[in-house]
Amino acid sequence: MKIATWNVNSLKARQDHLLRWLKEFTPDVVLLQELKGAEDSFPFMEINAAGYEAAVVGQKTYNGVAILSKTPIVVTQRRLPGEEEDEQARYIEGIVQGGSQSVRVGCLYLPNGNPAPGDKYDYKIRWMRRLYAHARELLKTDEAFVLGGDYNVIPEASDVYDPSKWTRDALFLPESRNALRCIVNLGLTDAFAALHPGGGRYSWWDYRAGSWDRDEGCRIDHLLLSPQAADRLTASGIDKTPRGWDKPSDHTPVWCELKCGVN
DNA sequence: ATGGTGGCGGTGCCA
Repeated sequence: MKIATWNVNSLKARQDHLLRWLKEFTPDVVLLQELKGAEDSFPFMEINAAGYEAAVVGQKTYNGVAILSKTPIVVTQRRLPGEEEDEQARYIEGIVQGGSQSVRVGCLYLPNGNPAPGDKYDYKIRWMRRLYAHARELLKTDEAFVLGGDYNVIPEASDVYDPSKWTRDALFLPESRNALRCIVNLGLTDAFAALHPGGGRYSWWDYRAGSWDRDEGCRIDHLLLSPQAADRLTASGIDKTPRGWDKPSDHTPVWCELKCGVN
């Protein structure tokens, strides 16, 4: 099964791109971020007509996440546990059927955190600690799961075109990178990095200053696999195609393929 | 160059 993550930067503005990409790439499961709309504005009819179920946590103007799946979705979380007063729509989790097995997928939109230092950066770090705690709970189940989304963290210097320009940015500060490393070190596998060492491959390019044309981006969208999911990993990649379309999102899809059979 | 672009919503905020 092909599982992808894509920050669409407004689903209303990107609906045509999404439907075109679903048709051309034929993913089984898609994790969407930055819908920028409430749940009642979600295009359920069009998504269903394209062959996908949808589970949505929406929010007016900001954030918003969704899981699309060709097979039914059993929603297990609509918020990231650990901070009840956090109303931002940044996490949804569910179980989908993949061949003979089921896979749990968590779709996350991790806070950007800029400017740092400040309240927004503190919120980002708290959110990452909550994600760490939740991942640790999920690992106790010994099941196949994927935590995917816009992590808003550049893991390594090789994952950004010019690290010296990012030293004070919340996406590249040591505390952010260390918090991501702690999550990975619980025993998760970065599906893209595991099969494509060396860096220099990006999932986001700034709209400004011709970043896309110069291929000056960074890799901030990740699919982290539990050991049981990593055992089934056969391929992964970054599909740059929709970033080249007219009026694109600033992000492009990152995907992985898990074989359906047993180990 | 203390800039630049895009989405939302109708002004600045957020990324």
